[in-house]
Amino acid sequence: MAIHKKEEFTQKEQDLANFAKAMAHPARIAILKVLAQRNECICGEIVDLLPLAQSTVSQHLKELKNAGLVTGTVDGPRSCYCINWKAFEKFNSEFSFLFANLKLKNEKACC
Amino acid sequence: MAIHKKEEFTQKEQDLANFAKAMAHPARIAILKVLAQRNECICGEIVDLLPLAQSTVSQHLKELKNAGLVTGTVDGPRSCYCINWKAFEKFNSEFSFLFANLKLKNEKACC
DNA sequence: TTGTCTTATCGTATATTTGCGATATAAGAT
DNA sequence: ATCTTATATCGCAAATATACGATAAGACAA
Repeated sequence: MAIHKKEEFTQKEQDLANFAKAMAHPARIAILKVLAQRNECICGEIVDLLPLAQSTVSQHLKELKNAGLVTGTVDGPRSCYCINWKAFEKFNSEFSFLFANLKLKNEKACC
Repeated sequence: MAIHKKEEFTQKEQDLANFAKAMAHPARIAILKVLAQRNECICGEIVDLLPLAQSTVSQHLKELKNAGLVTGTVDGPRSCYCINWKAFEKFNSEFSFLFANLKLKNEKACC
């Protein structure tokens, strides 16, 4: 890839793509699921629930954090993560805005 | 990466991740936007609207098709793409199912 | 047939992601 | 101070993704 051209698209397109990228791995989906099911901070535990090494899980958490999908605080020797619902709502609304003008003609499959 | 471990997660997790991966590039978001705005088959045109080479656009379309997000038919010397709304609805419902049990306590941000 | 137009595929270069072990860091316990 | 525990970060290897030019394939026109 000589140059990547991602920056040639609109900011909203890039934002949506970044959000999607953060969700584009089953491990991260699984992590979000765990965080979602218990609506509270989770410190360790996640590593035990996934078939991945601790360093790998930490990396996935970092990506989710960078994407803004989870928040995290350091609490002594432990870290504490939970879902950033605001970000999910923002994504949801942008997503539906993107396709807003077609919900009506939803059934018109042409090919 | 010695081995990828994606297959160690549940099918739903993999499906959601694959859907997200298909949307994880601004070019593909832009393509979907074009397909969505005109609710009909689009043949060429897409290449003209994107800052990418024809072969690159074709590749992105292929990925969207593989992910099931668009359908395509060959129509003589042209190809015809449009959005697969069914797939989007399926994703939407799985996505909201994933987070269903938290909509209530949405505001409980703990960290 | 030959040329033209449109789209797909191939080959290749480079960038990014994924994963792990090893190591660092930071707080609390002994 | 030293040990333990929990988590983050570094460094590396392998896999994937991104992008493009060149080329192939397929339909139609001349």
